[in-house]
Amino acid sequence: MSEHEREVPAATIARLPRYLRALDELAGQAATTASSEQLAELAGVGSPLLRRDLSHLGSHGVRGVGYDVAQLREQMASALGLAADLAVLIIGIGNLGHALASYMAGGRVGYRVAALVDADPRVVGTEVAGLTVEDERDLAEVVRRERVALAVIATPSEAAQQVCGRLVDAGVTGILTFAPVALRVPPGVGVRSVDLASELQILAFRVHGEAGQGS
Amino acid sequence: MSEHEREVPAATIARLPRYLRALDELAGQAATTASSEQLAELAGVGSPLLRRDLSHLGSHGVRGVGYDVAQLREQMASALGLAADLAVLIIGIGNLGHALASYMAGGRVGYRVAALVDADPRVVGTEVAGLTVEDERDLAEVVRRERVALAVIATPSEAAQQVCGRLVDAGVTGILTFAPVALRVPPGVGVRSVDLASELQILAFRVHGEAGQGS
DNA sequence: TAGTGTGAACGTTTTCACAGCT
DNA sequence: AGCTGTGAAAACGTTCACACTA
Repeated sequence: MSEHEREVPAATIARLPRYLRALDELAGQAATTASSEQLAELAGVGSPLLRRDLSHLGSHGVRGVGYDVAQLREQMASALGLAADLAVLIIGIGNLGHALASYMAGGRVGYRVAALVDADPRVVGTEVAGLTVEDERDLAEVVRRERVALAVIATPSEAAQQVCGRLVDAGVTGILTFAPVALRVPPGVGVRSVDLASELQILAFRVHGEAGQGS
Repeated sequence: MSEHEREVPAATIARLPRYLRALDELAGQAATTASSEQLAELAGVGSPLLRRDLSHLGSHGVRGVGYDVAQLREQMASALGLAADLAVLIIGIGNLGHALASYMAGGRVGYRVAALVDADPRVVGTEVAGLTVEDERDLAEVVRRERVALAVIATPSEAAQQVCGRLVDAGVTGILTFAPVALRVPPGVGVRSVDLASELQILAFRVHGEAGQGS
């Protein structure tokens, strides 16, 4: 019994959500079957890449026909672990955190916004997106109570590393941060970072010295 | 005269903003010089990678000493084209667009939020982050007036492709989208996409089947 | 016929290791 | 003595092209 059942490349995993959305769109159009070409088109990738990605999931399409939309959707959702319906906590309910709470509460699958937390006494106790903002000092307790697996950091940069450490200590294993600092986490904890300023700067690069294509 | 002056790899460009921030942090601590090790630590990358990246910019550190913080910062800012102070337009002033406007108006270098645009008559005319929201039908005019180079799409998904096309037609060459759809753009236009739901799904992946490290 | 699954080629990105400069 | 800059190698990711199959 070898231990390397699934060795799905990180780059592939990062594309699965797009494929999933493409499948949802096709399902909404009452399509029962789809070719790699169609799916790739919707997902914005080349069809060989999509086929390669699906093959990593041990996919079984039908040659000459394509993939069964419903079945593939199921398979992908399970690969992504969406059945779990993970509890997500948002910490830092300022402008951005507030918007994220509303935006995400609007019911995508695979997770649910379970708690909101802030350090500002003026914010604590207010209601946002149907949830009452709790005190940041109770962070560990909230994480335990809601069995929080994923956290979104929308605090000021200065607080991010401190908050991150406390989240990890409390048992959170996935962190999405909007603070523009490199977070230090122990192995076993996933971090993804979204940095608006950086994204614009990267876009700016191509502007000043002529352009090319970009993703 | 060969035309290939700078052939900076895309992966390197994507890291420059992080380096720039690391430099700013060091500058704030009154450091005049920094080693690749220190910079790499702050930026959250390995030091060989940082050195390689800087070498693509034709960097000149001092052996045995390190890099001059102020000079490198200057060099990097100019490589990124931050001097230009590009005009950014945000389209779609809902929850998210509103937050982005406030968040970004707070003065990072390299760009400035020059205009806000929305399709909803109830939003048009309101003031957000010191700017009056303009009518989406005047999009092309606004782009011309403010010489908009970069646009942020925060509209509903359904509107994104349509809006994207109009932005490109109006002359925008860089687009940052929050809508979870693959945008089609002509060559020469850069697109970067930030998708909150996807990020969480990607994080969820490692949760259900044990973990590893992740960036 | 139409479309998957994949070996092999390719290109890119990262790491290693160390020569060379100050 | 210390740290940069970079050749050479390894790892990774993508594309190509086509054998195979329903």
